[in-house]
Amino acid sequence: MTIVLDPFDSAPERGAGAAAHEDPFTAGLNPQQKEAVEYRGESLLIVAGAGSGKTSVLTRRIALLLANREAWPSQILAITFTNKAAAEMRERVRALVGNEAEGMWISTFHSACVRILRREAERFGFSQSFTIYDSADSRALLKRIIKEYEADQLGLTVGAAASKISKLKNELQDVDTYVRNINANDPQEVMFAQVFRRYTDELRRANAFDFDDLIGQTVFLFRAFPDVAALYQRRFRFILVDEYQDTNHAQYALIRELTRPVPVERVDALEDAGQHVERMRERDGSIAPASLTVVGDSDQSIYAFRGADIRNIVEFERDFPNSKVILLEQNYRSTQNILDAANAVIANNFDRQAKNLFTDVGAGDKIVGFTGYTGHDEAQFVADEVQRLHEGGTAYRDMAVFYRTNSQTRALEEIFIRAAIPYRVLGGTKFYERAEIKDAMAYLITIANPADPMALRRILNVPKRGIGAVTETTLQRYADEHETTMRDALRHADELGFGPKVRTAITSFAALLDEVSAKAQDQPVVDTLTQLLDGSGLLENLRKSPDAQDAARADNIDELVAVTREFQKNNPDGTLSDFLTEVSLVAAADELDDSSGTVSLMTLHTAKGLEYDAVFLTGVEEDLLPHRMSANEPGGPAEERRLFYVGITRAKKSLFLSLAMTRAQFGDVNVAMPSRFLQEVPEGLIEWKQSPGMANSRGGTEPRALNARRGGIGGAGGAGGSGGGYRGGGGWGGGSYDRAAAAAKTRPKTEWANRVSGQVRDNGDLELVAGDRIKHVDFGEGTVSAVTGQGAKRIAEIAFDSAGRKKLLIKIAPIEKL
DNA sequence: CATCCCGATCTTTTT
DNA sequence: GATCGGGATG
Repeated sequence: MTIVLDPFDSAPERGAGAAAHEDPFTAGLNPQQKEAVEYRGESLLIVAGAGSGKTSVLTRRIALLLANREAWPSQILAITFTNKAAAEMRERVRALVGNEAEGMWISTFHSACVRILRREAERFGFSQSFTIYDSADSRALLKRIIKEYEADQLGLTVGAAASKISKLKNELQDVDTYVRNINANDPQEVMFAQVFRRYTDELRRANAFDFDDLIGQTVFLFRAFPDVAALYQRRFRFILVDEYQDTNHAQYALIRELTRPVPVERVDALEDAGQHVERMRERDGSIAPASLTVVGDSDQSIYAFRGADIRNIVEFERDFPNSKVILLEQNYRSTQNILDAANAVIANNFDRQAKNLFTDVGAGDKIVGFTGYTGHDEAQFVADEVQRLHEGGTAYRDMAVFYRTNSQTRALEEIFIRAAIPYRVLGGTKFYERAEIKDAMAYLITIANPADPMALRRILNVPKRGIGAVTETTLQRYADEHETTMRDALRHADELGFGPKVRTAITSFAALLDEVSAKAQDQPVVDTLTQLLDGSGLLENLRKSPDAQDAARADNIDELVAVTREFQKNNPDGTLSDFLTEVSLVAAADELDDSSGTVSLMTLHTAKGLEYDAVFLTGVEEDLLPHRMSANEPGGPAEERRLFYVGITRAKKSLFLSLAMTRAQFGDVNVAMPSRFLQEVPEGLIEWKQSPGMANSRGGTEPRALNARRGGIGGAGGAGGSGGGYRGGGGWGGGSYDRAAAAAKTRPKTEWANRVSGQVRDNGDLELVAGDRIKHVDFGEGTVSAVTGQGAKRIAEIAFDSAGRKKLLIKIAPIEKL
């Protein structure tokens, strides 16, 4: 991650030897892809349908620029959506052109902006060791402010304030402009403005940026300091942006700033400052704008909630005149059946540019549909199919399970553990969100950025050293009165009239921080962390705690130590700030480890850009996909459909669509209806292993129609569940919906034949051998056919009398020996 | 100052 | 069903 700024003194010669290098970079490409690699001009939009080989096009385009000496590596800025995608792209370019790839900026928007801000922060009142506040930090800060102002009295919640501020920042609205335009008669608006201003001030005082600031403040920097902007405008000659459909206004503005020409007088100033510009000048003495390439697909725009503006891609041609548009429609990922389903679904979004994905690999298998009775039942189906595919030769790592909300992982995890299927959940509750890890990180942040009170407050009394709320307030007051930091206030503990116990505690805490701070710059991050852990007793306290959970927490901290050690190995010159930046900016998809042999579980959002042989799209229900919350939002349903589309198009060979009739949410069980999106998949493409109608009929309740909608039109349906002809049914009236919901709540669950519960039991050291008869809570009786594995991981393969063959983790499966 | 227990409030998606 | 805040107790 070393940043090499401008290692090259002059611009390379252009256009030399294009012919000699052409072949390896366009070999095997279709005509459109080839054109996308070779086109040269001010701006290029590549509309790349799902699976159309855009990553390949992008990497070859970069490689060709380098190989032809059209650009030095340092002149290339490529923006990807995740750090992992960035690493992958770098690797692929390296494979094509070797060490030439060194020195390119390939990173996410956020990482690129942090790099720029760390270099330039001092120009506008921040220090280069600034902290990055994640959403949780922002909310914690807002909470304090709202409490202090009693803003909740006016109905302002932390969540509302956080999202409003985020929205404003994504629109590049600064506080002053915002305040000028508010309605002074609306007390709520005035209060919000006050909170917004205070939040901004607090961030500045803490020498911190929040996520949105990283982009917004970089734009601000470029606009306020044209000489700084000129530096980067001159430097980056080729800018490439992936997933352009998910850029927000601030990101768009950033690209705009970077692709402005440098006027003559700025070029002169750059020259005076020792920058080499001579060969870059145009006839009139200016420097031409950088060449811009963006890649995107408006059908895959799924981040509107985060400010992504689909217009950025739709209006690209208007924004960047003289631009060229190239359409990539041939799909190299999925079978035609999967593509037909995807095309049919997305066609329901009006107001889009028509696009039709096609392939020449053939129809492939049908999509498999399944309706479970419960979320656990659905999970069991997924587990069974995973096991079946695995036995058929598909590696676990080539399978993925998608869902709309993170809470859906629970049922899946319970069943996967029981079935002894190796899996990994991406995103969700992340390692760095664990309390003990945040504590340890807060120690590091306090060292890196002494001005940050959030981090300091967090560790003030962790581990317990007798510094409570009262002491904290006193310290805070001292800091405010003396216009200094809380960290500095610690050093004046003896002036504040604390008791001897508290005073000693503060003094030795302050001494530890100061002592480690003094050497932190000249030692690896591991050492800094270890000194803090040892000095504070944080780790030791957890170790000697009788609570079993604390032992696990201590292990997590050990893992953090290992992470810092690994960081130092990969970045020998990495500073503490570099480490903290890296940690702040990890994305869910970055956690993917291709070498691990596990099934991947993730949200549909995280799935963007990935592909798997087999994909399970779960929870395809009304109010979940499309999500209930999206209904009121403008463009919400269309975006949910794109999400479904993204999910479908991740599948290479097998696609499974599943849903449940009831789903546990907020503690109790609710009736779930099949998603409207299911109707949009052409009938002939899905083969239902258990259709919504069948699932219903077995339970002996009323016919249940796929196109049923709450309060929808349509009379009573005719089709029973017998033949699986779910499509025959009409909709449920509003009345029958309520009746069914009530029925589902009162009816004993045992009526449902195939019900699978999430029940777990501790069987201790239950011994099983082949031939034993057992009884399972959900699957009934069966015979053990084999036992494999060791200790707590012993797995029994059981042939059930009616539920088929399954593998179960003996220790926790709800079974008993007969 | 710490700890424990109860009730309220949630959950969409994320850099 | 989990987390968080408030209030009472040690």
